[in-house]
Amino acid sequence: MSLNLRAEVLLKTLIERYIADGQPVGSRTLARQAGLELSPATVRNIMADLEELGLVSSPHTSAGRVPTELGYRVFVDTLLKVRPLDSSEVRKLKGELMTPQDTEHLIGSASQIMSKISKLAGIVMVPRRDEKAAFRHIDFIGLSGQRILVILVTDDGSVHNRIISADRKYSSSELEQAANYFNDAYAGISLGKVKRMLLNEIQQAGEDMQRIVHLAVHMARQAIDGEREETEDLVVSGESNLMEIPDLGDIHKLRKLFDAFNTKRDLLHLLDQSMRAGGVKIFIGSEAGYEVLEDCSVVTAPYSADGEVVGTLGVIGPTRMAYEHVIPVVDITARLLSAALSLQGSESGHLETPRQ
Amino acid sequence: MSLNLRAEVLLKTLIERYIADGQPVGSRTLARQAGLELSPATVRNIMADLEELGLVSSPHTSAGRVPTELGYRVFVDTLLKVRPLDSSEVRKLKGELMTPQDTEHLIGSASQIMSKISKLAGIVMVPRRDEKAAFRHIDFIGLSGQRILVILVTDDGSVHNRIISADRKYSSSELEQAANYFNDAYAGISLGKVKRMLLNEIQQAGEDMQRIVHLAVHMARQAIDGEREETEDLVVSGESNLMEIPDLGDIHKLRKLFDAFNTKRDLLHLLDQSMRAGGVKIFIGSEAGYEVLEDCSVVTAPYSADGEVVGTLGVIGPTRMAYEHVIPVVDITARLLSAALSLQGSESGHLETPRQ
DNA sequence: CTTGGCACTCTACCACAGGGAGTGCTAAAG
DNA sequence: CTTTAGCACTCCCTGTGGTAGAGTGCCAAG
Repeated sequence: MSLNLRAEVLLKTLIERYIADGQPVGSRTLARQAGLELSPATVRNIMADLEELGLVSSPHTSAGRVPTELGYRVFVDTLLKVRPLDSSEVRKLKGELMTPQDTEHLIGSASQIMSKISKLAGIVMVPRRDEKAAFRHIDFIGLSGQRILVILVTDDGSVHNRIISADRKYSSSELEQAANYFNDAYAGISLGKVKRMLLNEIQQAGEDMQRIVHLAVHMARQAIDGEREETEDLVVSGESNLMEIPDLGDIHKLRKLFDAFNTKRDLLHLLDQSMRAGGVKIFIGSEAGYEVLEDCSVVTAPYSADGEVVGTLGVIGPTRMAYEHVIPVVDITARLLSAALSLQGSESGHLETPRQ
Repeated sequence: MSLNLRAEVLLKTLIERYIADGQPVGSRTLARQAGLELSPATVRNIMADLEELGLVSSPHTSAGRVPTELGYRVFVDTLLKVRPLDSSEVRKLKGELMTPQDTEHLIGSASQIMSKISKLAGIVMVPRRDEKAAFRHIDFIGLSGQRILVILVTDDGSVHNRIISADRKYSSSELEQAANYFNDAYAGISLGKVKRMLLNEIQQAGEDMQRIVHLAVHMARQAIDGEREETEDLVVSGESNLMEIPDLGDIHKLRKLFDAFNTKRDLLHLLDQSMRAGGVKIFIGSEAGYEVLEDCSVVTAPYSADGEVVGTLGVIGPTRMAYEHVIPVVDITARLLSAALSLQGSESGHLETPRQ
């Protein structure tokens, strides 16, 4: 697919124009707008070529042209110049994300600020550091019956709690001993390693290990195993912004989209994909492979903590979105969030200086 | 406002009919439907009376009549017979709410199950038992710098955590001692009381109390004080159901409603109002006093834990909702949630047998 | 007080025409 | 060979008028 310069310029201005006001663009307008000294007729010829290439299409015979998904694709890949963010917006972002707060609030803020600036929906996957985060502290607290509340604290200051059922009722001193054993034995070791160590310990020692150790090991295992699911989560904000967008007018489709926000599964899967690739990634319309995202684009970027990618965030909006604005917002938010998360870890003095 | 029997029957069937299919109902239909042996002409006369009383109105000269808010009001207050729930639905409710789970999941389930059964939006206020719940356990965990993670466990098994800043860095043994002191001194006392005791302790002892105690008291105070805000929360589910409802067709109004779901403030305030009154309460349209709830009705009921009202839950839908179905759903959900919450407490053996 | 009859009103639907926007094609000009 | 002007054509959008249907209000008779 080789386009000469002229065709590129025209495609670019067509898409910019269409993004700006959502109307099919005609040859007359385009000829005036593009800055090239061309007559509408010439433009029409070129448009016919672009249409043949599948980059634009016309809704009906006598409307102008609108970009196709493919058109958007080459636009964002080769034509688009992202404009740097307003300094006022950068300030807003920094103000929101650089104030110290715990991880949970941090990702909430990131999601909100993206949606506020882009006037679209912001999504942030909660960090997946299960395996990486170091074990810090565990607590067993007896509840009613045989239920035991397990509180697990990892080194990044996040707290996970989970109720498990024991085989019998334990006294609080038993529980305390168990916790002490565990805290002494495993402090500072990554959860992944702890998990493997626990498995070993269970297999090797069998039934004859010391009572308390036995208890501790089993309860901790349940708690750590349970973590995975809870971590698979997603924070969405500004969904309602999407209701104002005429492109997504069909209320039924919109409803399906909102359901997807609640179900989260598909979106998580999508975000997962873009975790591997570094930098901003863009899914346009059906490219994402999910029917609900028809007419939608998703701009994502991975973010990291301590140099390790732990999640992705992004913005969801109509295919006809202001990419040149949304892209830097997502990009910078990812960087700032990475910095904020790394800060949390590094300050505690057991890690190298933060990157980025 | 005295209506004779005939007028009542007509109003009732009119509203039922209107709720069923959303069309203004005319005199002909009404005369046939009502079961009274009346001609359309007579019905028209009566409708004129009802219109004068402000119970019904017609959208235009030659449409049938629709109920006004006032009409709905007398309908739910005096005309409506709630029909008992389907046993299959009761089973579903019980299945969802009677499986043991922690408070957070419980209220999530309650909200979801209400929205699923009513096909509307379910809302549940998180329980406000700050002051009532008994203190169970506290933990101080040092994070980076001078930040300390405080984990607070109350007797109902809920865990609250909060990061506070200390005046200097403390060693983990100092923190442990502080926690031990606190756990020993305050176990089993209600948070409200603990808070008052802490205030006292700070005032009386001044600077000369023991270092560790001083530390513990100050940190705990910050943590407990912070609780209030976090507790002011609301779980909404099934919002997207409302998008399918033609009555709320105006996408702008719908958007405002969704924003209200996210802001939560107004809704919380509304739920707060109905906390006092026992039993199911219904707000119709503008009665609630919030513009966003125009064309909406809210059916609420308070729920309790251990015989004490701790929150409210309910369903939000269009004014034209199937009240006779929604009301029992809300009612029963409130009862079941109360039972489930009380169960949690009572099992732990330090409370009397549960009511209800 | 109830009822049938009747004129009236208003909406929703359809068909239709005219204006506007934009295209594709063709033929002439560069 | 590319660009341009001209022109016929297509399609949407809007406004208009006409009609059928539903339902009302009123009146006079039962």
